[in-house]
Amino acid sequence: MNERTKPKNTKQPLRKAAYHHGDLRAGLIEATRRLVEEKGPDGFSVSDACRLAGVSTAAPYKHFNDKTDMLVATVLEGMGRHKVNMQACMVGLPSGSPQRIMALGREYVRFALEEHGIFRLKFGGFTDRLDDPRLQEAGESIFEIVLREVASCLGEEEVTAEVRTRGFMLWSFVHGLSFIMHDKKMSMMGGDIDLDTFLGDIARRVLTD
Amino acid sequence: MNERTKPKNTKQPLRKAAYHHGDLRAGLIEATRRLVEEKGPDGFSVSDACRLAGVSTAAPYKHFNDKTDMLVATVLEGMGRHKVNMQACMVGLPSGSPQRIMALGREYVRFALEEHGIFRLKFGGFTDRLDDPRLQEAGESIFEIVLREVASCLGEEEVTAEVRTRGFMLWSFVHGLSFIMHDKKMSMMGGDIDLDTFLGDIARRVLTD
DNA sequence: CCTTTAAAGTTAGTGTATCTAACATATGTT
DNA sequence: AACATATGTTAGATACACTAACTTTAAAGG
Repeated sequence: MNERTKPKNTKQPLRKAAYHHGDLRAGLIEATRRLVEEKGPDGFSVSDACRLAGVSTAAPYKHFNDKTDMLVATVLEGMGRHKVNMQACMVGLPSGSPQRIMALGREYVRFALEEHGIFRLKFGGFTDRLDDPRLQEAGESIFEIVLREVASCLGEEEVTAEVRTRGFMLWSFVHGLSFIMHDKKMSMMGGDIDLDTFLGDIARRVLTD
Repeated sequence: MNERTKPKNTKQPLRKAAYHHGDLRAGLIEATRRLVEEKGPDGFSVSDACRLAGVSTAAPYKHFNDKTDMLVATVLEGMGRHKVNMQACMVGLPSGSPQRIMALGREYVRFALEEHGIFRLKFGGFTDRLDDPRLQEAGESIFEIVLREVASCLGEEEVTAEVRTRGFMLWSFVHGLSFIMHDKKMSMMGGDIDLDTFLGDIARRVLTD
């Protein structure tokens, strides 16, 4: 089993009890992550995060401008892990092989399902701040991992226009699949089809021709 | 141009001023729709809807259980129009032709972009109530429109397992595309590719073999 | 090592949101 | 006309986001 970056759900109290917390910023991000996962992006409150981190409700504002800023920071942390996982899931697989593409797809879906709170937070959790350059950069940086693999799989040296198109197709598909799967609508398919078969089918259709 | 169901943005005040509103339930749904479109699902407040509808902040609770119930009702109204549009967008196109599939895809994306508030509300606007049978039924009923066309396009009489798989692929793809396009990430493709070409390419890849 | 300064907490308070309770007014039935 | 019910109101309880003013701790310089 590949070692992937997990959010550590270790200790409950989440802090030491001292006037200064040590790293409250990180503590609040972790609290936010947990709560968003538990109650969803709606239903999250700064107050809850404070209770979980064991600080007063005014404390966050020394580290974040407002609630949305806190959510953005939490999304960025999640995307960081997501990126690491996307890279890690391919190690050992022969370069230029479709298996690497499939591994990426599997990992994308896994993250979307397993950390669905963060996933939803990223895509539609807040309406303002969508233009935050840190978010855009994080997204593109992950997409580039896919593009490199697609290029390599198509036998291209660089990321050509064709590579971008195919990569975009794959991303759209896997992204949509992630959303739909979570709403249990996989049952619409009859339920007898397995994810790997499905991903393989898609990779073949998009990468050939 | 096909007559499609539009949300009517006619008069500003949205009501007459009388103790009894006439149809406050519909009025609140319309107000909610507008506000969700304007400020996003986050950023929507019942109070705002009341102000827009011109009633007191307690009035909604005679028609809806709570805020989420109001949002669900608004989503259902939107999905109703979405369904009508999906059916309307195919009229005149030869039955069993891929053009009908493409029309469906175009219409799906159009709705997702043009009524992006409702779209996002449906997919991740609220964490509880995801199991509301009305939502599930509305979703399936729209998916069945797609399935019928896919069957017809593949020359099948009924909705076979194969038809479900292909339909599911198409839906995943178009759904993901809708999300990604809104975040302007279409620019990732170089920007020179047009939606119709893209949809056609996808339809071909998914429906052949 | 002591003093000063800035960082990172606190409590208290404001304004607004959701939702409930008690009350008021219209509507429709007999 | 009288009554019941549907549909609105005002007033208030509780919770949340955020700010201001104060306090404690850590860090830096002489």
